[in-house]
Amino acid sequence: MRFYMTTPIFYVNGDPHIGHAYTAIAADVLARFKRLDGYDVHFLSGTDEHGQKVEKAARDAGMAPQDFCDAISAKFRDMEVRLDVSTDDFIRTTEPRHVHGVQALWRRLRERDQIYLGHYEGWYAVRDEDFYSADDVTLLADGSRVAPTGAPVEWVREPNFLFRLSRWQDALLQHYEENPDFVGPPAKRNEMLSFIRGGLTDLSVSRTSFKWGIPVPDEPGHVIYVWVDALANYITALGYPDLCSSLWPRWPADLHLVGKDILRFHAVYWPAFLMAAGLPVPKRIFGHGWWTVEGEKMSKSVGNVIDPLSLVDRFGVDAVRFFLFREVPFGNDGDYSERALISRMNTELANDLGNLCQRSVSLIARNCAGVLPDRGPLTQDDEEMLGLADGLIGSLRERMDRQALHEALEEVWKAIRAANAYIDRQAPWALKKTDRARMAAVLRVLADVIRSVATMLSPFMPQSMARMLDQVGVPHGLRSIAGLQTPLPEGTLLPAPQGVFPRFVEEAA
RNA sequence: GGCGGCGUAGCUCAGCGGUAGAGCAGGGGAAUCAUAAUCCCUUGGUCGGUGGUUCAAAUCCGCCCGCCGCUACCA
Repeated sequence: MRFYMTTPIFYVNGDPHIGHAYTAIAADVLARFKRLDGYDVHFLSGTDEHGQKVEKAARDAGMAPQDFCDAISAKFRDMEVRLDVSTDDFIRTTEPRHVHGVQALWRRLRERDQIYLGHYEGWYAVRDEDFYSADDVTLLADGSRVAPTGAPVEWVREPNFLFRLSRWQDALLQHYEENPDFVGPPAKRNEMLSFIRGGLTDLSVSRTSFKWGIPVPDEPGHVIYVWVDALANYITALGYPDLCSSLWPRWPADLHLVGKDILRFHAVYWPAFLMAAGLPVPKRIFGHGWWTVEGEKMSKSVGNVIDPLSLVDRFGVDAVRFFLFREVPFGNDGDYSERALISRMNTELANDLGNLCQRSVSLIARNCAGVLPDRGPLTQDDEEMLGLADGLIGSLRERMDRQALHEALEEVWKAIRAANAYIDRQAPWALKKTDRARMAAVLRVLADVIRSVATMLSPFMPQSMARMLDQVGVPHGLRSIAGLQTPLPEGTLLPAPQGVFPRFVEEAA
């Protein structure tokens, strides 16, 4: 069972912010879940380093483009490392393997008459690296013109190679029809469909106005348009055009995870490029939402851009990872606020989960000499509690396959709340005076439930859940979904209880 | 302008034809194993408005209002 999934490659015109962290962590949670479930996962991330904006940013920074890219790309890689994002490969579009692959893809498209030489003129925004129709351009009072995105535009006329996107309209519609899960969430799929139905025009795929890009083969002066370059990373990282490479059998990708702003490129242009090249298209593309900060749109000018690393320094990596998917339905936009984050940490991590583990493990330490008790005869209450924990496996699989990360967490939390109710009902602290055998049996049920919960949560919070699994004595070889079928060894000596999620107390100002 | 989504308890949302639900917040109680954590009970909504279909409508249909997304055009 193979699973190939990707993050977008991040554009290196600025430092990483919480939006990048969100995509990367979401992809990581999904990748880790698939690994936990026994899949042979290949998880790709990377940086997108070409284009006029980068060329300009480098010039502004007084650096050579490549040096500039090296510096920013390193920041993205560092961010992923610090966020425990477990990529298997990190591709940069300035790497020879990518440049070579993109040129091969270009040649193939030309050979198949999918690209032709024409010319393009129109309002061009350097910042967006995109052309806009005259209708979309607004004339400002000072005589300058801007795109709907607010980016300044200039009139540009240049010879261009065009991709015959218009030819692929019907094939795309058919593909959407035959693959209802091709794009998620469903609302976004509808938007993509209506965009395609609205008619596709050929797409400009080269530029002559700047140099920082992959040269069009045999056409001096032309550089390959950013999206052909960028999207191709998903196959060049697998060795394209070498279809005998060891990684190539992983194509097509099982999942491209992207932000909603670049969904169209992935859900329309990319499949069209692939079809035109005679290659299979990805199985699924999911577009997630955006974060606002304390109710406001994040922007450099407002100065409210959240640096994920400072968040991690303050709250810890797992609390941040948890918050991002617990707070907001994945696919919707969300709002970050410090209060909400602290509230989730204290209410759900410390009180509900951390305290459940702590109270259970402490009772075992004190009353069972720190040895994991054996199962006793199961009462109906025990059966129901254990059944709820076991049911997590199927229910999370289904939800993770829909990228419903928030629903997955809610399912786990139902089990955690049920476990807190169970321990109160059974009151092992009272049983210790009346029926020590029953007390031990109850504590074993709790340990098993905590084991299930911690296992299922480990893709979300790898470090904390590893510590929690230590607390209930789960051997490393059993830390997987398959491993849950094997009972914990009898007589396991548990380590001294140690809190996993301390309450977060704000420092006095 | 077209297509689509949303509007349900103070907050975030689930329900999508059969007498209004969850979490958080608020109130009361229990317990004291535990990170003053937990558990139980509870206050609270004319389900945006309005017509209609139906024995029965948050739930289906029409219209209106308000947000939002995608897209187009006039100019």
